[in-house]
Amino acid sequence: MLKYALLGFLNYRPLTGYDLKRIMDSSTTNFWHADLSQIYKTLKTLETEGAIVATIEPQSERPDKKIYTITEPGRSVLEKWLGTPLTETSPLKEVLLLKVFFSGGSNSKHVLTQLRLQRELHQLQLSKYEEQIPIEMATNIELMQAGANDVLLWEATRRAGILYEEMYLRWLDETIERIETQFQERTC
Amino acid sequence: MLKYALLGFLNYRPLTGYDLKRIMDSSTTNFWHADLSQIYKTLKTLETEGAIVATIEPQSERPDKKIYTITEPGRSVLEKWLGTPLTETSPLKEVLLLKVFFSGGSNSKHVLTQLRLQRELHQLQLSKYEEQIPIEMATNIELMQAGANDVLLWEATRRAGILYEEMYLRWLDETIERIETQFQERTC
DNA sequence: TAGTTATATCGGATTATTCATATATGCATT
DNA sequence: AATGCATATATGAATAATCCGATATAACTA
Repeated sequence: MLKYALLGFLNYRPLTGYDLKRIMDSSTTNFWHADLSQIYKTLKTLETEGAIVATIEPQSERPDKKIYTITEPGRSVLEKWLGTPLTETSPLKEVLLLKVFFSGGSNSKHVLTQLRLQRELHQLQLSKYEEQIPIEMATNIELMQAGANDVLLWEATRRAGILYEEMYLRWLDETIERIETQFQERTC
Repeated sequence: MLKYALLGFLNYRPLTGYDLKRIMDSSTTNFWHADLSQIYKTLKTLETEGAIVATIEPQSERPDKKIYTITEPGRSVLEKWLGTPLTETSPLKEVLLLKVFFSGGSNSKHVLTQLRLQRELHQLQLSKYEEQIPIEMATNIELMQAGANDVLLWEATRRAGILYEEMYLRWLDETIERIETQFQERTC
């Protein structure tokens, strides 16, 4: 899947692996993130597949830059992926829910600690969406020379993040309260 | 992470790999799922680590059953994991959002198709939560001999799924509408 | 009688993820 | 002056997850 993300970015302009990491960190991280070494590996695969080509720009002081450009075959790979509808929903992997699920026996008190901590983290995440991201997005708009369509869709993904965090906080509050009242009943 | 899920189930009672798959499919799938071969591989790792032991139950007609039982070291591995709070939120991987993000250029019409299809899928998912899962949960409660604490927490994870699906549907409706109006403005 | 579902386990190949390493600059802090 | 930390750039190794399928057999269904 990462390969399509990389092609998606390279479809706007040529970039290095390092660039891609930075741009992902300021745009798609909240619904798709990747490690640097993973990006480099995927770029190598894409190169051998002929979807991108590398130009080496020698630098005296730093490691040489490898600038990747999307090819015509690469463009059609991307187009094909974009045009193929998903027949399933993206599966979730939520560690917190796993923990909650298995905390019935012994660790009933620990759950509350965990939930309260996650509440803080999600609160933080939500405020990030509201402050930091618009600025980053402005940078990206310039960098990628985005049009009205791009901006609309990018905003839609940001909105998804906000709704997700709000939903999560609501669930946390609800759950914390329920657990607290059950515990009070128990000790009475 | 899967190893903790498996330990979590085996903490209730001894089970085979096949059992584990079925129980996961009727309880944690929506926030943690795994493939059968992955389960078998993880069980093997857990066995070499000494967290579980296998008893082979010969069967004449079928392949022999390998029943796994959690050990004392295994129990403390699980306890330790449950007691260690998460310092981060679980990262999301949402393919649909990736597609939306990169559909600005050419495929602006395809996006709507994709969003409408996902709407159907999530609608289905939501109705599953409301009908099927309570029955499955009742089976699990019996099977795992769950107490009041277990049930409360299991319900909490189910509730998370419902809220998630409702949120997703709201986002889809909102986004579909926004894109539609932008397209109408464009063609006028 | 052919096809599907259920029971039961495992191997191999491919991808993904995390952690560590290399190298060189500049900036801030002690 | 020395130390550490952030920036810039890339790669390797180890572990984890996923996908695809092989192997058995029995029972049910079309």
